[in-house]
Amino acid sequence: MDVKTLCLGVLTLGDASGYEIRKQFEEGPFAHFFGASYGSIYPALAQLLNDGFVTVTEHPQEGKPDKKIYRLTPQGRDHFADALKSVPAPDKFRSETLVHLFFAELMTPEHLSAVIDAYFEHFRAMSGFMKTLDPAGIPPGRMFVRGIGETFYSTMADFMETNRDRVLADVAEANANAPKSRIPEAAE
Amino acid sequence: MDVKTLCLGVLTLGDASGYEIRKQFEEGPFAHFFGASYGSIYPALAQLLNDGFVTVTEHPQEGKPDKKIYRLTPQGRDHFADALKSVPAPDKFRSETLVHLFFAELMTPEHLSAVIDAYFEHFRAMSGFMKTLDPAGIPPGRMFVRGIGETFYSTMADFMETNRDRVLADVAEANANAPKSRIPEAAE
DNA sequence: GGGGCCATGTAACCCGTTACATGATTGA
DNA sequence: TCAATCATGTAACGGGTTACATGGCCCC
Repeated sequence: MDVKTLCLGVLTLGDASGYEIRKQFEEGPFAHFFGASYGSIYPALAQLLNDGFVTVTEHPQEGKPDKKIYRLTPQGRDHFADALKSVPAPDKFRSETLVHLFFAELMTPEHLSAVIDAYFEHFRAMSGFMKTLDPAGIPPGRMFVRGIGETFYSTMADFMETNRDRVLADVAEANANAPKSRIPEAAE
Repeated sequence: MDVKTLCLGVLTLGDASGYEIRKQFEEGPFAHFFGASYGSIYPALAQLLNDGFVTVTEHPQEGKPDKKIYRLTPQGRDHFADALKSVPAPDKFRSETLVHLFFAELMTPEHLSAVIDAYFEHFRAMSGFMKTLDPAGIPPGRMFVRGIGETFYSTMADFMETNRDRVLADVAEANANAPKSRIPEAAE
């Protein structure tokens, strides 16, 4: 699923400008499971216009470029509905924090604890934020996704909190028992 | 963190060929939080060799290209340890399934349930797989990451299982109450 | 005064994936 | 017989990010 299709999806929720769409990908609900920046959104919108999937209305403004509000056409809506008929591609997850943690024994204790604490703090903040969200008027699909997010963030925060001290101790102990660097001796 | 650095990390666990490294990214532990294919691994290895971070030993084979076993040099190890001193970049997560679910009301009930069931099944399988893993000899950092994975997969599987029927019903009801397509009427 | 937000857009670049090229061996 | 696994590597392509270009307004 590319940015073009996703823009269509965002426009399903209401008319918007490129700037506003980007905010959806940065602060809005999509930020949690998708990303897109200006460099991909503006060209995508231009193409969608060309494809007849959206229309524009220019709202003149002073001191700023004219605001261009995009609106979905019926064809655009159909096209998006068609895209939803596909089998979704597998999730993609990439975490530098987890590679750090995977190699915890190669890190200094200070940095290791800092990384874990930052990870915890991130999840805690996200989990807290989710709880502030008002469920009023949110359709069931969106509420389901929200529930997934809430569960995910709070579970991760809990995990970090309850395991933090133990890992730190275990890593320290492991390093005490097997000091110095050990260049792997592979079976020849 | 790029593929080059990650290869260094994999070689920390023992000597390996490009082919074996890729397997780590496809089936091994890294598959869960990082990805890399031949097209990025082989060039990365060539560069690493050039940088003096690894050495190669060619093992002639019949019928196949010579197997090239890469080994970390002390500089390579240092370079990797240095990389771990950085502040890890935020996690990147991209889920087409969640965008599908977000727009559940635009999907057919059949496809929606199929998508949810496939998602559940994926998490269930992953969670089950994690439980088969032997903890013997695994250092604490890796065990911590494994714990995160186990927790994540089982939590997600549980969530899907317990909420599946309710969402399906809620979405169906929402669509019954607000039938037909509604082109968004934005405030002008 | 300075930083941040509003607002659009382009161009260069980067990193990685996909597909291709080659080919033997093993197991279903 | 056909698919998969082993095994290395390249080239084309693609999609998205970063940085640049422009500039006024508003709040601290």
